[in-house]
Amino acid sequence: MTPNPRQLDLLDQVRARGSVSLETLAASFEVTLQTLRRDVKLLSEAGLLARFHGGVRVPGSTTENIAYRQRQLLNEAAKQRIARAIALAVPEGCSLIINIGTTTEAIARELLRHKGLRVITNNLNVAAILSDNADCEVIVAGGVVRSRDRGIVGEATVDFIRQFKVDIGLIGISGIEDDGSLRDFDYREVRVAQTIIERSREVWLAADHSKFNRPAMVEVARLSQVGTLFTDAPPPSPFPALLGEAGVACKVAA
Amino acid sequence: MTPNPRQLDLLDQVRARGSVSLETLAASFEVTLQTLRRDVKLLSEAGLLARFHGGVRVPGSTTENIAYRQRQLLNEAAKQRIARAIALAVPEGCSLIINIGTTTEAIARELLRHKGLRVITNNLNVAAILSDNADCEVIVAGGVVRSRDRGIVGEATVDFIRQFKVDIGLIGISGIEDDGSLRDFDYREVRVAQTIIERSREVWLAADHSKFNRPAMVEVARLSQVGTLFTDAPPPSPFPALLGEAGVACKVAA
DNA sequence: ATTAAAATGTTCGTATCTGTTCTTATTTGA
DNA sequence: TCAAATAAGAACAGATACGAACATTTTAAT
Repeated sequence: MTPNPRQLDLLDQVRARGSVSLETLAASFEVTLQTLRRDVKLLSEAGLLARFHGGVRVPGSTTENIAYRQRQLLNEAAKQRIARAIALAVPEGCSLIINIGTTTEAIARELLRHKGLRVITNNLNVAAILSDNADCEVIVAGGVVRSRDRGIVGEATVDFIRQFKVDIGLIGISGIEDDGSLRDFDYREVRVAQTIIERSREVWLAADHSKFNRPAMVEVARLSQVGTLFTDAPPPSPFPALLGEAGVACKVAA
Repeated sequence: MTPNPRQLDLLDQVRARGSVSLETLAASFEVTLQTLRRDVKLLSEAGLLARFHGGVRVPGSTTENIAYRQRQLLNEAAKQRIARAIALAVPEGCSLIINIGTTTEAIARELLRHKGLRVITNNLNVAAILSDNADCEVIVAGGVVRSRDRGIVGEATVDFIRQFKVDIGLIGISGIEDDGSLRDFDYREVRVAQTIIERSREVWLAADHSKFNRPAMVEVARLSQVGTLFTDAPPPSPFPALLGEAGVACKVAA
């Protein structure tokens, strides 16, 4: 994208004033609202502006944070059902690695009453939630904190996790494609997820129904590396066949 | 959903004042209560606010360690003054290590508007607070999470921190004794604090007046290892002399 | 000069936001 | 415990903002 002078001016104005109404901007550039909306659409899709009903604002982590919290609410009931099913299947006293994701945070909440767990995570929220469980040893991986979702990623994180070997690796992902690949958006998080898979005797995948056929850029792993898939609705075709071939057990939470 | 400026303002007001009634907020924004309730509903569902009958307050997990929260309120004004003084002294764009403690959390809050910081911490709360600053690289040390205060301690933490060397090490402690020793209660945290001192070009100590002559078990360091002491009231005798001997600058926050 | 492509303006159906009114919960004091 | 007072929430209506489709103008290249 190459912004034109007006769009650059627009960014300046917004940055100078924090937030501006579209009306004001349209008047200041002497264009119609519709034209201005097109500019705003481009700039906000590029992440240079955050928009709200009636105007725009400089993007900030508060807004990103809210976006994440909203995502957390998406399919909340489904996530909680999956989380509960997983918590039921996790035996007391075992060791786990839990990665980034809104579903895995729900799992952490369901694990608050388990006894004698040892949990390793690269998710600050999971660590904070589980630190309330006095009978759970929480180990947080070191590394750079991503402000969007408070995930910890990077080379240092991978090295840290490599020190361990646990009973169960719990991973959440962005999408499962019909070629049997598990995918995510951020390659740094993918590196972490791969390490988790490598260091777990058993891999459990948490994915609600919206994840099937959802495209995402980077390949995390193949379905065949997964032991059990926890989901909230029977997977659509051709996934049942794929799961069968790959030897993945599938548990659908009622 | 994308939050509008009023909703962000609302968050600021609540964060600044701890808790506010809906009436007050509605009056301050000149909207009806109903509109305000809609904002509050969204923000609290996103976990950014906690509401009670008649108003809202900053969120905090109810299962959270209450003793620790109470300690956090202890000498709160003093801590905030110290925190502000330290934040003023921290130059933009520098690298820091921040350790465990309620004072250091206050410092983190005061650093939210700094630009270009690189912060390493073994405190989950500090990491969570600073991850809201989009212009700050937060690195969290790996290790075992202590549920009492969400501090990260242990051998792995020490090893992790040893990788770095930063401009300023910010440490808070439990007590300063009149033999010139800095002391704390948990030897594991002491090991971390010692490593921080070792890996910092300059050491700043944050300690409110209650810390002078307060006994604690484990020796962290000697006063002579400290560059600057930030406190809220002139230290009692014999500390002025001790500080002078040890070559420690002392800044009293008004 | 001609033409294609891009940018802008116009119109209109849809979605979102806000205030009003009324009913249902919750708190508080007797 | 009950009743009055206050807060919360649901439902509706009016105002405003949004986005899509199409028409028009401007720009750029041949």
